[in-house]
Amino acid sequence: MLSKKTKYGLKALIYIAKQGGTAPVLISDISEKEQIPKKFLEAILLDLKKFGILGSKKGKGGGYYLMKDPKTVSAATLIRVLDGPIAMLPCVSLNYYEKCDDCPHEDKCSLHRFMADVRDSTLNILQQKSLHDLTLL
Amino acid sequence: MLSKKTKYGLKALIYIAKQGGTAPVLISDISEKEQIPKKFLEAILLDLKKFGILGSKKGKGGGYYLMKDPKTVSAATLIRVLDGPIAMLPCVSLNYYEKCDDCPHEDKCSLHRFMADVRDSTLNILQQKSLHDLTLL
DNA sequence: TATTACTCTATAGATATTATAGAGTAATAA
DNA sequence: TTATTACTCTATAATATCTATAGAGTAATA
Repeated sequence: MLSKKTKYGLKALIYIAKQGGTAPVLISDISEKEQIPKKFLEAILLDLKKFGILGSKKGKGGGYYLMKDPKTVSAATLIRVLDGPIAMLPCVSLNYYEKCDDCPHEDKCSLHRFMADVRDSTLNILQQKSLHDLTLL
Repeated sequence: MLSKKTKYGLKALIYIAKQGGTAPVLISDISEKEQIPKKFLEAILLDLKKFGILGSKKGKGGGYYLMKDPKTVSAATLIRVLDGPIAMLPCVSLNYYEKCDDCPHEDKCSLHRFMADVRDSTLNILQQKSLHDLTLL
């Protein structure tokens, strides 16, 4: 299951993308419309900025805006940034790989091979959809 | 990501299934061969028994054995029992559904519809593979 | 220069995860 | 019958993660 942070983050991104323009969107605006605790949202947006997905502008007329064309940002990227690994096991994660302590030969581990298939199938759909697609759904 | 409990549980089930026969398998045997903390494993197997997947026999010559034909138990079922929901959001879970507090109309929620697609795709592969298939991989 | 709005650090309650200890009970085989 | 084996149950606890809030600070703008 995705964390609430991830769910909030995705909803916020979709909200910002739906505003379409380059005009900054207020945290408090997103917070109210999407029912997200404001302080929690601040932390999440800050995170998204750190990863180069959002930009911000301070002062009157400020807020958060997209740094990239929503058509070029995949759901997979967003979930990785917000939630972490997409794979079900560390030993089949492409971006957060970790070897199992046990399991000397990954190639001979039934679970490893199966979970690699699951990962590919999940990734397939998560990479196809862009942030822009999500605003249309 | 799957919890260690789930990973351990799956490994134990595959181990038991690989023994093939109806002869009970010792906890300590599984624990050693699969490098799973014994006490933790006990709790997991007890859980699997509660859900009717495993049976047990006490006393000398006892241990755990499969209650079902491994060809009839899907990976989806096992992950649900061990780990919980397969869906990424409660509002798209078939077995553990929960309505979002916010979000008055699920049909109009972009995230809801997208995550339903992801769920179907994941479920598709998890339901195809049986415990028996996992022993062959 | 007042106001707005993002930034940063600290904190904390709740929950879940992982793991261990030990007493208890049931079944078996000799 | 009895010793042994092996599962059963309850309690405990150290971590870790998640979720959320508070408040002081800083930068930009009108």
